[in-house]
Amino acid sequence: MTADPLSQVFAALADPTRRDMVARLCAGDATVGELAAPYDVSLQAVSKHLKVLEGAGLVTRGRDAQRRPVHLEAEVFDLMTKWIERYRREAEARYQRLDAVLAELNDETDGNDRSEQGETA
Amino acid sequence: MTADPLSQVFAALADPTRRDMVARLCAGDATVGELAAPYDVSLQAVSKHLKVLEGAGLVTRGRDAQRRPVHLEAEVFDLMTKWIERYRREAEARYQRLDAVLAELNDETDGNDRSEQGETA
DNA sequence: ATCGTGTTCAACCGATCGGTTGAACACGAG
DNA sequence: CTCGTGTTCAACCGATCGGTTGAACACGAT
Repeated sequence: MTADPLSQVFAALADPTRRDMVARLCAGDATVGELAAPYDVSLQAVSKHLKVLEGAGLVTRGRDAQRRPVHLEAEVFDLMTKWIERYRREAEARYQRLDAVLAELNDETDGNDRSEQGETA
Repeated sequence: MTADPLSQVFAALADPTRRDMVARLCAGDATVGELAAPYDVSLQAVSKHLKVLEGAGLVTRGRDAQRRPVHLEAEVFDLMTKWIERYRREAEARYQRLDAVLAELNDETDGNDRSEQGETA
């Protein structure tokens, strides 16, 4: 049930409604009712979505009388960004290395290429 | 069936096995068999995972005799990065604005609501 | 033509997902 | 206290997911 954090964040954002909620929470905190307004679904459904976002650490809930204002947490984004950037850069680097290799094949002078790659489980 | 691209990418990466495949594909193209080796699951399961990644545009398949080498596409990462960065920055900006707001504190008028929303399928 | 390897298709299974409805809880207002 | 609003819990439903197995297809080698 408790999936790894990265999976939870990705899964949470895999839903358009949830992504839109995050987008709107950027403008400021909101209550369940306020968040639910635009999406003709039940409040319970929105509450469930929030639980997913909360589980992923993307939002936190406050307390204001009987209201539970929802607050966006920017921190968790970094987790994703780190993962993405790491592999995107590597992939791009490899891609560019390809040009170098091709150029080298053309020149056919000498070989001083060190291709390293990191593998982490 | 055809969800929006962003949802597909996020969903594809929400699975640890699929994320690991992407990580390993950074080192270079691979066949289904090679990819499957570390994960004691059936080749068919890996093939399914690949189909999800392909559907999300994260990988493409080549052709080499009876083999179908898998190639990582770095481009799609940008789609995510853009989305993430946009809202992360906004959220952080808002967070820092909080100090200013607290200092000012009595004239909180709202004015701008920048939230794009599209499909509410 | 036959065999073997690599890959995919198809049907099925249990678990989870996004949604519903109905009842309950929390708490301020009258 | 009672009422009303905001929110959550619980049970249920159809669809999708990640996995399986078994059969089929694609193509090189013999």
